[in-house]
Amino acid sequence: MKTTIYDVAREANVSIATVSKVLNNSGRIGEETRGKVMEIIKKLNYQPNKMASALTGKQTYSIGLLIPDLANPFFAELARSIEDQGHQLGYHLIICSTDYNPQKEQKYVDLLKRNKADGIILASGFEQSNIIEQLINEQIPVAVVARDLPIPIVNTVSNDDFYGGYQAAKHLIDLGHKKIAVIARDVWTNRQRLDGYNKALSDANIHYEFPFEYIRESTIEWGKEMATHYLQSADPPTAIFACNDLLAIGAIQAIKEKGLKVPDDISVVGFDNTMIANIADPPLTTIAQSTKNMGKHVMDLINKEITEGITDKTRLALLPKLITRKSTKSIRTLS
Amino acid sequence: MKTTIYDVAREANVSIATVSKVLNNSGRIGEETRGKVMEIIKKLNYQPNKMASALTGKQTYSIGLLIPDLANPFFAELARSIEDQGHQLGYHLIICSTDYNPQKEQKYVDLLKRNKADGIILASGFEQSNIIEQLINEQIPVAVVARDLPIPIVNTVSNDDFYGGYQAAKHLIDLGHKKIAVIARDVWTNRQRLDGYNKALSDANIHYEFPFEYIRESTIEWGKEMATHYLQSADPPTAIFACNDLLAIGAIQAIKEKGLKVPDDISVVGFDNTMIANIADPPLTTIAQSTKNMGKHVMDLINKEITEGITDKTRLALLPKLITRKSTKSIRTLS
DNA sequence: TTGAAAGCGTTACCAT
DNA sequence: ATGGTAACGCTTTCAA
Repeated sequence: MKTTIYDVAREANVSIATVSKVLNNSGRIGEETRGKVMEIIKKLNYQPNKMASALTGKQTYSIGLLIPDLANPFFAELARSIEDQGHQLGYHLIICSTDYNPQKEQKYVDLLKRNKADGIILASGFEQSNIIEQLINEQIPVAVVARDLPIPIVNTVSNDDFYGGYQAAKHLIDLGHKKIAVIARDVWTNRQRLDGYNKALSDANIHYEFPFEYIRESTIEWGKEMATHYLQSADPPTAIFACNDLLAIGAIQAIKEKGLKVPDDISVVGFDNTMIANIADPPLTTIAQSTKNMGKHVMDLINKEITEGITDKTRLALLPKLITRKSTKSIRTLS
Repeated sequence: MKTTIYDVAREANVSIATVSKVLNNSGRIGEETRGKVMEIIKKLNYQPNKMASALTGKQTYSIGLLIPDLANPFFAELARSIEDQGHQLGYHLIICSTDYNPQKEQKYVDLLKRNKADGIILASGFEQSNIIEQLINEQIPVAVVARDLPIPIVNTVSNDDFYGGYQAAKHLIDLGHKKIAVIARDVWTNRQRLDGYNKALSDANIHYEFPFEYIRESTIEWGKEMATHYLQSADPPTAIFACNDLLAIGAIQAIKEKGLKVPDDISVVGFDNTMIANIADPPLTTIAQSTKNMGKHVMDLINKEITEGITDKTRLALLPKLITRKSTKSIRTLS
């Protein structure tokens, strides 16, 4: 049936210990023996049972990835880059979409514990969830990505959201805008972005009080709704900073429906630089987070913790980059 | 350290056999004992080691999912729906992006074998790859999704691509178009769609010979390039049927750059109805594949094969649906 | 350089 | 109704 280490050993006239050694090239093995064993392995197309080796205390080489939603382009891209770097290092990914639901988070964390994942990468996580402390207590390597944490108790790779918000606002200010509205959902990253935005405004001595309120979900629909709301206000903005590309697209739709043009009448800046930024019409000026780099770094960090044990935590904030496309323009001056 | 079944047994003053039985509620266990054991399990927050139980011949409850690219919205949506149904049934997913690369495919299949995945779902696969036969030989449950196979040797859930192509063409024909170009990459599904398209044309007695050639990749860029090419031809089309949404968006961009308008001058139909169809400007008329249903069905099928053993293969072709948005319009008549 | 045997955490069979 | 124990496939220590 399934070929095991015993089959190989028998066929090669050696003990299973020897086979194990050539498999892991540990211990000292004669060239000749090694050759023979290798040959039989090839011949039998033997695939060592990882369950068994994991049982003896070796790694499982599986990493759990908790993300809010695999169907969200940003997270899909991020997952892809983590996957790639993981495979590079010999790991495979068990991906779980949590929908920002703490119950699901806990359920999946338990699943990953039972399956002895070598580590867990959190790209999701409720604000108040105690998942992280729990994992740390149980000495399970964790890393957080795309979501900065106020507390440096785990390895973290995130975007410098403050700087991202700053850049977005700065770009618009440089174009002459003073009335810049914001669309955002109330999560940690967005609060950082808002801080950056506020800093840029105050640096430029601008005081625009728009009727800001957080939205419930980061979808096109909410972007549209909120933008519509802003446009109807007494003192409407000349620019909108949306905290992700989806929201920005919703805003553009709202503006168009109102009979106005982007960027001629109103400028829009998004965030993330997902594929859809290119698809939007006009193509979206946005703040690019490098999912590639984030994925690579977070995988490297968790791998380090897995192989070298608990070490000092590093906290990496990648600098986002303004990508200027066609949705922003200097403010219309009286002509 | 890690709490095992022994810890639970000791704490509860029973044997590990008993603990095992309450865990799997197999055998006969007294109510009282069961209660006590359960209590200890809770108290110790015991998570059974799945590696160990897999080793004894039980399922691993992991399913491998091979897809071309997790960062592609269509596949990300599909993966998400498979994930959901999988979790429903107690499985978790090991996702591997193959980039349509046969070497990676083989590498990941080996990985999944070593990790004793209960089954493998193929959403990817080279035309000539022998992966499927290989898996069948080794009695590993396989299912294929989003990619019809000419041979009914495995469970398959796919889109009725012929019908999809037919509908797309029919829709355009009904709008009065006769010169309908196609943009497609040369893969099985697209050949089916082309057949459907041809059928619709011949049913309507239309004979439009456009300078068709397959493209290399299904990206916006290729869509744009091919559309540009068509537009420059001597007898340009009045409508374009692109075999996925990305290509359609590329086509729209090309048309706009040429100074023409969609749908006034040229109509465009896409395929997939991914999120981006809604984002396009104008919103894309497209053929919807239900990733939700596909995911659910394929997961159900593989689960059936895993639990009930090899059975008759079923081959499900889901009917795609035309979603009419704003990128198509009846052909301009001389006024 | 090689092999025997203990052990990893479960499950399942057979006793009791 | 409960417990003892072999077996699962591998790694690793210790002897030879």
